[in-house]
Amino acid sequence: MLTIGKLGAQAGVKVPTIRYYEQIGLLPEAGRSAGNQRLYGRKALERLAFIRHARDLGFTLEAIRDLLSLSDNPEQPCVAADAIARAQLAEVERRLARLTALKAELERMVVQCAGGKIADCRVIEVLGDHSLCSTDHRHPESEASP
Amino acid sequence: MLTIGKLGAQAGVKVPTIRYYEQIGLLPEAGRSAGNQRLYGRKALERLAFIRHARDLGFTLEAIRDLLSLSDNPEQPCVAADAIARAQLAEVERRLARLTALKAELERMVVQCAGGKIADCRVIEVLGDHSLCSTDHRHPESEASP
DNA sequence: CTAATGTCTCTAGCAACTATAGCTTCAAGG
DNA sequence: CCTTGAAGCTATAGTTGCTAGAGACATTAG
Repeated sequence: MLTIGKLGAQAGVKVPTIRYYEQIGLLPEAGRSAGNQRLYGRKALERLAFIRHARDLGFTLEAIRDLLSLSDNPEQPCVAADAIARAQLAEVERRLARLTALKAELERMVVQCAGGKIADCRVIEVLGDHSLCSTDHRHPESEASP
Repeated sequence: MLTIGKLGAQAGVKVPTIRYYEQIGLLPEAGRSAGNQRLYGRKALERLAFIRHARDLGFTLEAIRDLLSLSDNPEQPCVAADAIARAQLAEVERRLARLTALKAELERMVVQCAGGKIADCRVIEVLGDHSLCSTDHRHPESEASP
């Protein structure tokens, strides 16, 4: 039996994250020791590793919830899982396209910056005027921050 | 003079977002009409367009705050702005690399799904076992959700 | 003049965690 | 056996960048 700390170390997931997953119902409520500490077995480790891996591949927790409920019913057909994966692939491709355009634009900005005064800075200038851009990297409904 | 709605329409930013930017100090407090409605001039429009454009390019609000304070002091040298842009470029490149790996992995998963039962589904299987992966798309601190 | 639209403030919510505070429990060393 | 320090517990609040809702006032078109 693993304590929450060992489980986290083995799966590569932080302790508070595990408790969070339990809270939102992605992990079942863990059994407790005499002193009220959570204890986990092999099944919990597998489930957590599954979640971790899917998160690494960019699946949302909602998608993971669906995938888990699929894998909990192994007799059902596989199309649903396939559809989730395909949707995720499409999303990744969209973001890839967008990031590629952003990269080109940022490179242009950075290269053109001559290192003088702010008043002449291409970075500031380009940010202030979209028409100086070569690609139309506009508003494809949000695709930003880390 | 523009009302907040017109300003938003011209800059391509939603009205609550403008109020939010004011609240967190990215935009100065707007002057008010007799009836307490915000009124904006050309400068506010330019500033908001700047923010919008930088957001489109993936800069965080913190980075934008810095860029704005730089652009408010046009006599200063340009290195700081250049550094922020380069950092953003580096970030975009990191995410691009990661997404490219994810795409390859997802394609492998999807292609191998034979459309049978969940029990044999590659999607589920691969998610449950990272060693089935070809690339090491692991934990480069978070690269997920839309 | 009224009705519709726009704006105001304030609060709460989203994802997916992360951090803090103030406890209790556990494992190891002396 | 006892103490000490790490690890665990709960509960709450914070993060980023908005978005949505409620309920009240302002403005404008017909």
